Amino acid sequence: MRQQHRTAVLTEILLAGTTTRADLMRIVGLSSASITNIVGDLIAEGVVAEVGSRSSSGGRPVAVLGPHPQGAYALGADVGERGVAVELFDLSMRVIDREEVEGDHTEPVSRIIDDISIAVAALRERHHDIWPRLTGLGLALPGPVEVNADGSQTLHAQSLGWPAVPVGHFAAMNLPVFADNGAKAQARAEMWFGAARGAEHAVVALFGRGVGMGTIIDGALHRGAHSSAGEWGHVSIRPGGRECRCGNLGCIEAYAGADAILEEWERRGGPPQQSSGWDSMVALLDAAATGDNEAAGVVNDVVDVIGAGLGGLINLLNPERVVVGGWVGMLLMDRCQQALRSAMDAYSLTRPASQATLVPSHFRGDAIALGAAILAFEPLLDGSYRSRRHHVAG
Amino acid sequence: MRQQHRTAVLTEILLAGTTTRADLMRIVGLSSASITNIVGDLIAEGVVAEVGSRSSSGGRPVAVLGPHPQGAYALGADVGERGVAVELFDLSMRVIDREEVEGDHTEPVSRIIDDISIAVAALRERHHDIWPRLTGLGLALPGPVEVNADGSQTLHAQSLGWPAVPVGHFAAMNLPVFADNGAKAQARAEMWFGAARGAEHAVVALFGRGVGMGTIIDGALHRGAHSSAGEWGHVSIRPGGRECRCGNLGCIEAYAGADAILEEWERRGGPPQQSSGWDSMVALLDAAATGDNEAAGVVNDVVDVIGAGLGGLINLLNPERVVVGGWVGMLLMDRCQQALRSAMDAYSLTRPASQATLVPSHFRGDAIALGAAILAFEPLLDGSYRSRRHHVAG
DNA sequence: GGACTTAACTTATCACGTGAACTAATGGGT
DNA sequence: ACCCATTAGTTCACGTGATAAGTTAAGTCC
Repeated sequence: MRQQHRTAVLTEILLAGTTTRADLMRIVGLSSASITNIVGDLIAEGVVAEVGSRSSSGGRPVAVLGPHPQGAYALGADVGERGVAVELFDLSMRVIDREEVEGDHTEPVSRIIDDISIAVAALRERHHDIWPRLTGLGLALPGPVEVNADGSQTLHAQSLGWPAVPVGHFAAMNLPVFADNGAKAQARAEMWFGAARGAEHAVVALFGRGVGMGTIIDGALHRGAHSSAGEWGHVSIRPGGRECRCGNLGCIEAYAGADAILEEWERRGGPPQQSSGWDSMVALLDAAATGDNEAAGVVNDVVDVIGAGLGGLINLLNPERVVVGGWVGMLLMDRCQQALRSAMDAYSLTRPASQATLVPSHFRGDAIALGAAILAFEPLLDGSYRSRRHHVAG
Repeated sequence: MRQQHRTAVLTEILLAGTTTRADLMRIVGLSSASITNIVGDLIAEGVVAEVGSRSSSGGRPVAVLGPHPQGAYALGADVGERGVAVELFDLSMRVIDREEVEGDHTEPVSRIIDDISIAVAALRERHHDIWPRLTGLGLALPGPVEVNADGSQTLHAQSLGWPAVPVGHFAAMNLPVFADNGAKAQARAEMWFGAARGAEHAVVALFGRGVGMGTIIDGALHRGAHSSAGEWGHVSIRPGGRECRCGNLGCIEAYAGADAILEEWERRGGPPQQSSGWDSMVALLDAAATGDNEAAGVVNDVVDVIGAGLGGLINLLNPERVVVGGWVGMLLMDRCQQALRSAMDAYSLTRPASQATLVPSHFRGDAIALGAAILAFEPLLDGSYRSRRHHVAG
């Protein structure tokens, strides 16, 4: 019972960055006495600290509370199709250090697992002093992560041609491992510290090489029965249309994925792809903006598909916010936000459309590793990490 | 705090129909002592009763608990496009009486409000003895019911050409009024007593003249930011396709709504529509089954559209169950369940598809009035009805 | 510097869930 | 027929934890 309130208080402190006891009282809905007790516990545990004070128009100054940055650490790993990036975060969610291993998704999974181990080992070498305070390793994986009946997790990245991999195999250095889909990881980051902050109902749509989504429903990330909800990229938007790497026809990803967009441009007479997808995409958008009819046609089609997809989500889910991210998504929001908004509105009912705001991701690059780290911090919230430590110690 | 447990216990008793204290202990997760206390309270309130006993292999017999049918009553109103049906339910969810008023959705809203009042008045006339134990009137309305900032509700049935109507205007006879969309009402009925029972994640898709949906997420009906989530009928499935009564092109309803299906058959050379849509639809399915190429083509197209729609929902939501209802839906599940299943699988990823079962609605007719009545019973669960009564009495 | 304000802590109390002991109700063995 | 084993359900003393009210802390303002 106390657990619930502890979780609520600590969540609010981490979420807000800085708070006061009075604010917690108001937001969590407990009496000042209880807040005092719970905050006292959290300070004793070392995860919360008084980080300053503000005068209060004639009275005792307010003690400002915040997470104690050195109270706990977590690793967040962005396991992408192009390599592994592992970042070390402190409890204030700042990146302390970072280790990258270039790779390729055509490699066997065992190689990727090795890459993670190498990166984690390098970080441990440099930060052995804080290692005992690590809550775990969060993994953002490039495919649906299912929860099995026994509570274990399995990665099913079929579209990459990988076999089903038990997440336990990623376990590195005896750290507790927590895994989730990359899109859900970024959605979690947006929900805690990004553009979806404070929204009870939001959609986080990500456009990169692949197309993914995270849905926030009643303030929590939606998982579905076997936690593979959110495979939006493979929802059919043009039945019988282009073939997708998932094998079906007409998926959103087959129209709004980076490769699909650039291939379509080439097919319509655009230049051959440049060294990086980013450069090509910028070239496409520049060409469209400067009156190139072919380029404009490609971009319009993409905007139309994305508008139809997002419009459908608005009708289905009635979100108050739609966050668009991923590197392609960010470029589109930079250059064509108005067109996207119009397309989205055209494909949805007036009222739910008017209730949703369309915003870009809050993070310049992506926030996948951050989202993975948040996942690894979550055991801290309900005290299960602390009690496990006690158990081990006793 | 007690409220939560009271709610859990009473919900389980109503849901199960009959239970025992031992079962409640197991399911709700409280000690036998607490179950005794809470059940004692509920019996004292008159909403729960010991309805029998079972011998227990050499020991004191188990007392079987169930809802006390006469403990409370509620009205459920199905406000459809063709009239109003108000049903009176007791706490065991049996229909005690029923009153219908034929109508037409081209009538002004005020007329419909009058029809509800007339039906409710007729029922009160016949059941004045139980009137004081009515928890309220649940309204299932033919359009999205939004919750306003002040907690009041407004009906926005734009597609019927109705203006926005405050739900308060439907208030009849000084009864507390609770409103929801018709599709959500039926979804609620399926969730409590129908085909979605026990499912934590389910989709209830309804096909009649219109196409609607209710989504069950984490065991609760999903509402969205302004509670107009679930407008699945107006999700675009064929961008740029047929015009829908909502004004957009290519909506699911424009392909899978009863009128759309029958018009398409006529367009392709089918016979002119018969007296009732039901008869025409049966004729269409019969013709398709007996080798009529035009009819089979129409049916195949409908199955394809519905499969694409449901497949998308499976990818997005990862439900464990998909319930298909509504009169058209029931006919299709009778005649073409296999085809529907195949279409759905074709339009979704293998894993989430294999995790979802496809089942018809549990109710022969529709269960909209039942769902509306459940809505009106809900204040009983958290004790807010009881405390209101006390307040009024004191 | 005393009156006043506001924050945060302490204390007495109360609500509620729990385990353990106890009562209730029945079947079966002798 | 009687009593004990068995299972169901209740009562009770206790512990946890939230709370309101009262207290102490740390300032501002006149």
